[in-house]
Amino acid sequence: MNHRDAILAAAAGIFAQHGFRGSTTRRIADAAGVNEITIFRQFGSKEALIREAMLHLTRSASFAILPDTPANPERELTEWSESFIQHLRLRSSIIRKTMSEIEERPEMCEFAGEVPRRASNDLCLYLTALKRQGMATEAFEPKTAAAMLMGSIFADAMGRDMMPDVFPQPQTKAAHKYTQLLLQALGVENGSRKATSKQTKRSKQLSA
Amino acid sequence: MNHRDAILAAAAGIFAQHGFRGSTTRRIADAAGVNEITIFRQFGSKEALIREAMLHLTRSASFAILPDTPANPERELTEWSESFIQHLRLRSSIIRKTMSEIEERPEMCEFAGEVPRRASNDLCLYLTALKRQGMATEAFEPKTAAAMLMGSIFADAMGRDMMPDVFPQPQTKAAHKYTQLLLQALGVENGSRKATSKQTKRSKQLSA
DNA sequence: TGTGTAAGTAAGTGACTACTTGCATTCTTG
DNA sequence: CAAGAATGCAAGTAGTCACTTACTTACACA
Repeated sequence: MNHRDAILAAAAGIFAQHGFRGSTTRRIADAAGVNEITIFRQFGSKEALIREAMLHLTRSASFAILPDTPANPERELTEWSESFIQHLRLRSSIIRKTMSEIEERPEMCEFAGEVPRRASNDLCLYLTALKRQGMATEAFEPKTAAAMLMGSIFADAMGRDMMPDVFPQPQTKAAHKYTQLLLQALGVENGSRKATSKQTKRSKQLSA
Repeated sequence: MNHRDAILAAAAGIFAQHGFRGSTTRRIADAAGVNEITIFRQFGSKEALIREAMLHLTRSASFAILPDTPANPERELTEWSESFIQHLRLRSSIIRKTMSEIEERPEMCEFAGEVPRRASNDLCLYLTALKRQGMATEAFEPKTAAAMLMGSIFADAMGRDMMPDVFPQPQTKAAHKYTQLLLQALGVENGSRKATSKQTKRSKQLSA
C-alpha cells in the first residue's frame, strides 16, 4: 500500500474515532505506520490532510440507483433503502463527527453534504415519476415523502447503537419496514401486495 | 445570576459550539465572566463540570404530552411533533456534539438518550391506543411508525441548516407535513380530513 | 556512478491544556 | 463587627499540540 493512501486511510479512521481535535498528527502517523514528518511533507498541514481524506471518502461513496421509470416500487425502493442504510451505518462514526464540526469547520460539511443531497434528489425524482404514472392513489409532496424515508433511515443508522430499543427489530428489516410504511402512505400497490386485503398486508408485515 | 449557574450555562454553550475537547476551562470561565480557578473549586474538574451541565440540561427537557386516549389524532400528533421538533432544533448543536462523543465518552450519551427514549415510548403508546381503538384502517407496527415520525423530525432538526433544499418548505410546516403523511400511512381520519375526498386533503396540505 | 526524491531520526519551538499553590480581597451571615 | 466562605490574582507545573529545522538514509534512474 502506498504511503500516501495509508496516511489517508489512517486519517479517516482516526477522525471517525476521535473527531478533528482528537486526530493528532502523532496518532495518524502511528496508525499509518509512518513517521509524523511524512504527513507534513505530503499534505502540508493537519487540516489539509483531513480535508483530503474526507474528499477521498465522499468520492468513493455510491449506492443503489433508482430506475427512471418505476416498475416495481416496493422492490426498487426497498433495494435503494437498504443500500442507503448500509452506506450510512458503515460510516455512522465519521458522519457523526463530521456533523458535529458544522460550527467550527463549515466548509468540511459543505461537500460532505453532497452525498445525501444527491440521494435526496434521486429519491425525489423517483417519487415524482411514481406520482406522474398514477401509481400512487394518495396525494403527497415528493419532497416531504423523500425527507421522511431518508430521515427515518438516517436516524436509524445514527441512533440504533445508542438506543436499540427505540427502533424496529430486527435491524436487517428496518429499511424494508420504513419503505413499506411510506408506500402505504402514498397508496402504492404492487404485485406482492393487495391493497384491498388488509389481512394480506398484516400477515406479510408480521412475517417479514 | 448565581456563579454556579452562570458556569453551568456557559459550559453548555461552549460545549455546543466546540465539543468536549474544544471546551477549554479558559473559554468557559471567560464566557461565564468568572475566574478559571472558580470552576475547579466549584466542580473539581472539567469532566465533572461538563457532566453536571449536561445533567442540568436533560432535567429541564420537556415537550407536549400525548393524551392516553386519542381524540383528534391529527391535532394531537401535530402538536406533539411541533413541540418535539422545536425542542430538537433549539438543541441541535449540543445534540450533534453529544452524539459525536459516543466513542470516547459513552456514559455521557447514556443519560442524554433518556429524552428521546421517553419520547419514543410516549409516541408508541399513543399509536398503540390509536390502533386498539380502531382509528387506523391500515395495519402497522407502532414501533416502526413511531421510529419513522421521530426519525423524520430528528433528521430535519439536525440537517436542515446544512442542506435546506433537502427538506420540505416552509420549515414551520415540516412537522405538520410529516405527521400528516404518517397518519395517511396508518389510514387515520379525523374531523378535518375526509378520507374519500383527496381534493380536500390536497388543498389542505397545500394551504397549510 | 552520480543525482534527485521520498523517507527517517533527533531535537526543539511556541502556544495551549488541565490543574495547583499561596495569598489577598470581597461577601455573607451570625 | 467578626468569622468563615467564596472569589480573584499571579505564578507555575507538567504535559500535549502542530509544526520546523538540520541532518541522514534508501532507492530509482540516467
